[in-house]
Amino acid sequence: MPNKTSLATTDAMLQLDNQLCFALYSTSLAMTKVYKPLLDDLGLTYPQYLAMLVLWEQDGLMVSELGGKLYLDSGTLTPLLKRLESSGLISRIRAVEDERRVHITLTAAGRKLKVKAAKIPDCILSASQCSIPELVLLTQQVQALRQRLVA
Amino acid sequence: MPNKTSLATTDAMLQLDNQLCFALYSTSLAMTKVYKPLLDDLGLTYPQYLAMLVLWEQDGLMVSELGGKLYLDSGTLTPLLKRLESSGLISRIRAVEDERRVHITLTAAGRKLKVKAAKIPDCILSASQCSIPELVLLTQQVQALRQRLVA
DNA sequence: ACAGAATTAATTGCACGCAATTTAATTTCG
DNA sequence: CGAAATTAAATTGCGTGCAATTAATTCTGT
Repeated sequence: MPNKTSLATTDAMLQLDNQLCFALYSTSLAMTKVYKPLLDDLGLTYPQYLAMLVLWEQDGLMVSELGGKLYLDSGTLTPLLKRLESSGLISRIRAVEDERRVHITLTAAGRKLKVKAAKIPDCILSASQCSIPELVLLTQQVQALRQRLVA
Repeated sequence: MPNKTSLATTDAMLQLDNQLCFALYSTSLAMTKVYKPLLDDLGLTYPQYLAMLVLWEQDGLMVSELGGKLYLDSGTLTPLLKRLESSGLISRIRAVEDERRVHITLTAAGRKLKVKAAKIPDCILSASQCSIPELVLLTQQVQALRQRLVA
């Protein structure tokens, strides 16, 4: 039978507020809610915005390359990209040299949307009430954790 | 017309890898994937596990109290709690003194599951490859960010 | 050349999240 | 007291995430 100490330890380990996983989960959802009104103006959801961010950096990626950068698979991306296509922001073009592949290309409207999106990071920065160095450090720490988790 | 510097700044601001939001989002999803095999053993999804964590700390909460702790609303919780109920882990009991309220109470099976769940935090700790003080600090920083975002 | 393995996207099914609305019960206030 | 406002949970509809499967194409080894 466990003694008082191990019971207390178990409880402490299970305490919701102590758990990094819940902190990440709830903060990520809170972040999405901060983005919501800004992205509504662009007609994008948050995952769609992430896909556009990647494409604004590097156009013409395959679905699997996009998925590699976003840590998402085709089951998530295919319907998401179809919605971006029907919004007129991207084209999905099957490669002639390898017809298994689908390349995602920005339309003129998709490229133009980057101008409107350029205002967003500042809004998020001010909502987060953090200094830039603080944000950079926290981002690096969270990214480092991610790398250890996917390994 | 923007000069070279402002263009570079805009690009840097939009760079996916620089964005804390994406770091939180992708790391939270990565964390959920680490939990997956552990939670499969308990027959729980990750959000269901979070709800059980709260109830193991404090039984008999109303739906809205549970939602306050998890930052989730009844639109998410009602179907989730119905699944926990049909799994036999909780009971949903409408309060007699105020029939708008539904109190969530653990069943014997629900309380018993805490014993199996007690192994999980250690598994997550080792998967995260972090020292305890490092985890505690990171958790506090992320929680602090969440508080600023929901304010 | 060609059968089998591997790769890429798409599809299917389930469980979230959440905005918006609805339903039902309680409280407030004139 | 009783109508209006408020509150709590449920419902509806849409867009993810993701495991598992399928379909189509390409590669590989003999």
